[in-house]
Amino acid sequence: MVEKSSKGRQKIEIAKIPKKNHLQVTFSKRKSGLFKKASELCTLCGANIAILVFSPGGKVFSFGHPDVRYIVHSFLAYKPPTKRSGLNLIEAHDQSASIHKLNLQLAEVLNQLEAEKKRGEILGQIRASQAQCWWEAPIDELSLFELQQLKVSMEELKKIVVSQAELLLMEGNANPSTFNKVNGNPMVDDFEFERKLNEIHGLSILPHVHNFGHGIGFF
Amino acid sequence: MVEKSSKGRQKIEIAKIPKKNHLQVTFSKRKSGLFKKASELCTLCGANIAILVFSPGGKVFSFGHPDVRYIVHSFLAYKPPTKRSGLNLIEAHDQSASIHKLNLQLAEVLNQLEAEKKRGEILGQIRASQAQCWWEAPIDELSLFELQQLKVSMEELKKIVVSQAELLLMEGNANPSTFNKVNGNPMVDDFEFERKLNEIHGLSILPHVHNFGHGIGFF
DNA sequence: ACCTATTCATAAAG
DNA sequence: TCTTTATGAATAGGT
Repeated sequence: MVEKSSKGRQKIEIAKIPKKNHLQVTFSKRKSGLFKKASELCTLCGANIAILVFSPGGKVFSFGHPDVRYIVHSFLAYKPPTKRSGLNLIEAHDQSASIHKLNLQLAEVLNQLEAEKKRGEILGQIRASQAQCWWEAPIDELSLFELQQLKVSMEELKKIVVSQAELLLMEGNANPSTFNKVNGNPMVDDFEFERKLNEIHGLSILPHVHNFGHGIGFF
Repeated sequence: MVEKSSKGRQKIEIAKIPKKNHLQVTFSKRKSGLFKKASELCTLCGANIAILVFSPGGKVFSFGHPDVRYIVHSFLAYKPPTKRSGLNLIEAHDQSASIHKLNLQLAEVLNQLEAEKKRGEILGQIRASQAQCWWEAPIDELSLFELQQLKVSMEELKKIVVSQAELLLMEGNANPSTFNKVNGNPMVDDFEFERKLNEIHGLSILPHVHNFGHGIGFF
């Protein structure tokens, strides 16, 4: 009696795959499958789809039909088909007003943060003196620490946003440059492009990125 | 003899479905399948995925883990580590120091957030996320869980602000022809700006977008 | 929405 | 990574 050459597909639990090499294989296979499904959906139904994937290793993959950037920008620009008041349309072209709104919102959030800090201090006083390393701190102190970090960050960001907005308002935006031009390197992997390359070269070009633990390079 | 109750699944060609009602059914089914596949990939491999779908009828659907906006903004903020010419480097440099610091902080916070989430699961989810308007909640009732929620919300807001700062920079520097016209359709950047502000200010994300979220419900 | 026959996707092994 | 194989999963067509 001959042994089966394979056990075939086995049922798996949908939970994080522990073995790293196994995970890598599964990720690759399923990513391909996902993109294929998306591609079929586009063709069958005339839908427009973009898929953005950040791999656990921090690489970025994308699928887009007809084009990733087009879909993403359409998504960002998407307006629900409800009527819009004239006021909002007017405000859309007034960046100072927009920045002002942002400031108000930011102030509101920061006020809440202040309140939280006071409360967090009360919670933290229970064992505050023990904390030396924030990553080992108990959860309440950790949250407080991070809130403080976030407050600082957001204050810095506020300055950046405001100053940049002011600069833009003063200078206008009539200064075209090649800032976004990619020097032969795609901004991200595109499924079709990658697939074509695979057919031709049996290679896939992967973008080199910094790994921040979560693996996402922000700028 | 009894007739078969069904012909079962039939092979179909991957080409545009002519019958409109049939197309609608297929679109719905396959969209669900696609989102499920994406969800599984996220869970199995720890990937972060966003899917944006424009239906043939013009509706927008989205999937995102941990959150659509997070993925999209990360994608927009992502820059390939290609060397750019001196001009572009100089233009970007005045922001790079503070942005870099913020990136490091954000990465740390994200890592800690993951750890906390796991820890929180172990400790048990005391309450379900009922928070819809966290900033209006009385401070007295805020517990550790809400503190975490607030932190998450702050983090998300910060990310939006970061992306917005980046967009402002890009709007000032980018060649307009790169993004302002796609497939002959003009795209107005002011709309994006306004929409982002709506996200922050109104704190209701894509009010009319059908969202298949898989992550934390912000705000 | 549910059902079922069938195709498709993919886990495991080489 | 690519291929094979056996099986689990998705889904086309019908109700």
